[in-house]
Amino acid sequence: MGEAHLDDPSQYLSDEQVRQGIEAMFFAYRGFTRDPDRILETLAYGRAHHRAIHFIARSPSTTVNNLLGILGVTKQSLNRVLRTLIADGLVESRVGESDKRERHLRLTEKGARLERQLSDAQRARMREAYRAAGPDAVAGFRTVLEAMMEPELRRKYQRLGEQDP
Amino acid sequence: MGEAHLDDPSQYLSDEQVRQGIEAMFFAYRGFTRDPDRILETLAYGRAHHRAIHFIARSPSTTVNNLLGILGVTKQSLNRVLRTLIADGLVESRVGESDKRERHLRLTEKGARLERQLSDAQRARMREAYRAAGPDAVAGFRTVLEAMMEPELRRKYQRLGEQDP
DNA sequence: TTGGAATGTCAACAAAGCTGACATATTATT
DNA sequence: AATAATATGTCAGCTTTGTTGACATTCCAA
Repeated sequence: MGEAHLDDPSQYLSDEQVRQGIEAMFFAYRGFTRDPDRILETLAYGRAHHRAIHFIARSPSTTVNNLLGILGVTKQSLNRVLRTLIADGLVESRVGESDKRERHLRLTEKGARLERQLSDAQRARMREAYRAAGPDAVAGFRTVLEAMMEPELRRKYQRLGEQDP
Repeated sequence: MGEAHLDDPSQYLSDEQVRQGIEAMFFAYRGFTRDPDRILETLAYGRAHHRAIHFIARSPSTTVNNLLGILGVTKQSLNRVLRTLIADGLVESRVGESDKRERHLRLTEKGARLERQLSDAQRARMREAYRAAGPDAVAGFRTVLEAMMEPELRRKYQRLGEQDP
């Protein structure tokens, strides 16, 4: 009764279907951040610290400016986070060799340990979701997410994926 | 050269593939909120207002408590948002008929207009992403997102989807 | 009639974003 | 050599949105 849309692929662009996708993003994002949030809470860090740690781990020796472009925040906001991470010995900042204005960031051993802990927790949930959904669903998931990104961020995202395959 | 993983479905659970999915969620969520954020900015509202408006529109006559369960914030935080929305004439709060402790929330005509404006903007991007990705990808997208949700939120999400198909 | 549930509100605080202004190196350009 | 532009850091102040804790009101239900 009135549920033909569930099996009718021609309806997948209907307002109702799109709206359900919007709600799915909202609810899924909560699950996405939950496990690392729990760990961060015990350390007096927040999501902003997690993001910085993640992308420094991902692109070792990245500069502050590059990180700003990926995170999409102001330098003041990022600086506050980096300052605490450096003070706590999780991140190391080195003056650039060719261009001495730049600071190159990398995780210390301690920072790498926390990164692994956060990453393991977040990946565990993701992997379980992937496993439950299967490879075809995962491919579709990635395709739709890429299509949702701003073009500029999509390029950055793709560059990250290429650098260590 | 070292890109076999791209075509090898048995690799879809590898750390690297899962990590790319994590980054895809991060970047896509920015695109997801961008268009409504732009509109809200001009009105001195934020994402919290959008979320309240969205779910009140979705479940007219919902109670404050029900909304709290969906949004996952404290009543104090929600109350601050609702107060401004009520003061600005976007939301109406009615004492419950059977249980007079409850407040039932609904959008006013003005609130419904803003909801449509926000919703249209957000759906436009989603629909374009859906269209570009195709129905199979969209099905996979939804499957993976559902698998990522906390079970309790997944139930709430599914109930929302069923109520007006 | 009393306990607990649903709601509202006050105060205080924190995380994490923002703008604007300014300082300091360093590099690039003219 | 002088000047402009870049990369970074920092200070101050503001906003949004979350948090706790305390307390009052209303009212359902045992």
